[in-house]
Amino acid sequence: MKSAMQPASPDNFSPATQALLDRAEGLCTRQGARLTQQRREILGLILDAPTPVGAYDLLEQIKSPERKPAPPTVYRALDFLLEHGLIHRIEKLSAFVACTHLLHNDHAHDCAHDHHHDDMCLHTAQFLICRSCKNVTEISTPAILDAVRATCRAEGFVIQSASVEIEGLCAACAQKRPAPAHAH
Amino acid sequence: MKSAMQPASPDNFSPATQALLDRAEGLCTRQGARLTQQRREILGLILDAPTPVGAYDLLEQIKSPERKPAPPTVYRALDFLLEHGLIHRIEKLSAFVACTHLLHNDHAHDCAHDHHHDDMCLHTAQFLICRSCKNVTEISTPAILDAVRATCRAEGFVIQSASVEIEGLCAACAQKRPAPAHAH
DNA sequence: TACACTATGTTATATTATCACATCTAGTGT
DNA sequence: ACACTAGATGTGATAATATAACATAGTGTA
Ligand SMILES: [Zn+2]
Ligand SMILES: [Zn+2]
Ligand SMILES: [Zn+2]
Ligand SMILES: [Zn+2]
Repeated sequence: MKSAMQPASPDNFSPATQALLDRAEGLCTRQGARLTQQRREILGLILDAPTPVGAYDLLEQIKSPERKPAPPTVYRALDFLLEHGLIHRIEKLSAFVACTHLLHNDHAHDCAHDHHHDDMCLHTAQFLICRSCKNVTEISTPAILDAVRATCRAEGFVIQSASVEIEGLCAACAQKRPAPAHAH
Repeated sequence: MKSAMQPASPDNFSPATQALLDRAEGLCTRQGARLTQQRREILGLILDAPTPVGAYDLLEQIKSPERKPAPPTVYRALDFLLEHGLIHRIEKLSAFVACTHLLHNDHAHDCAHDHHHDDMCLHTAQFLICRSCKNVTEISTPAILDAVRATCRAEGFVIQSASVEIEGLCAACAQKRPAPAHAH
């Protein structure tokens, strides 16, 4: 137990982020897993980032005068968070985002099923990736997932995970630039 | 000019593969692009591979006593082939497959539309990735694409590319290994 | 030929991710 | 308290994937 003292690392997250982290911790304990300080910090950084974060970005951010962690530290935390459905990896960006599902909604239970977040829900997600502002939005369209499931059923393919990554311009950016000129 | 002589590199592709390469060449010239010997060889290797191929695998394969190409050689060829819709990159595998669409079908025109392979068709694909036998199948399910388009329209998101990667067990492998006991 | 353009070669480096092994820590049972 | 165990972290090296920057060679055209 860590009384009222702050841990060694800063961990200066906003109350809102802290609330999300607490919620994530609850989900972990319910799964018999531990959201350690290290993992908590990584998840907090991902939550606070406006856009997906790369592993080495995180590595830089958790460095301090006292601690100089190496890549495995970050990757191990990321693996944990991925396995427990707290974050997703955006393949096209080699970067990570928090699962909006788990943290903002009521436990991701628009699954309609009862089974709580089994592998089917865990490893399946869909994203809109804006090439202009770099924002990534996790969407949960039943129609897409249903179409995927139907196709696989028809082929006899057993789904273990599925990801949909859609790149383009978000509504805001599409209005600003009608034609995609390459600006910087 | 090197007349009828075989090029320096072996290029020992089967007649079937050669036919596909010729077809790809036709597609390129129609687009005002050149399927050079180098690009042709890379595409041939990808076509002949039973499963997706990594860039460095290709690099090894095109090495010969005379030629020791470097990574950019391969990556430039891959970029060309990607831009012309002859291959796809499987993000989850960091590997490349030939577009079955373009080479096996009749010019990918089950798009139903008339526009011949514009960016919408070009940069959009769906794959079934078997974790057991490593086979990758490109599927073209209108239902999935339609669901994606509908979602984006609703959000005001302008699609530039979309990819769907589904991992699991193909029908053949799923039979061998009984389904992973769906505990409920 | 001279020119512009595309393609390729070459060297170095950037970026992302994992291995292997040592050490530490938290919980468990005695 | 003690030892034990499993999980978590530290550390150094390295693997795997991808690009930058600049030089050279080929290709088509005026
Ligand atoms: Zn999610
Ligand atoms: Zn945007
Ligand atoms: Zn295709
Ligand atoms: Zn299989």
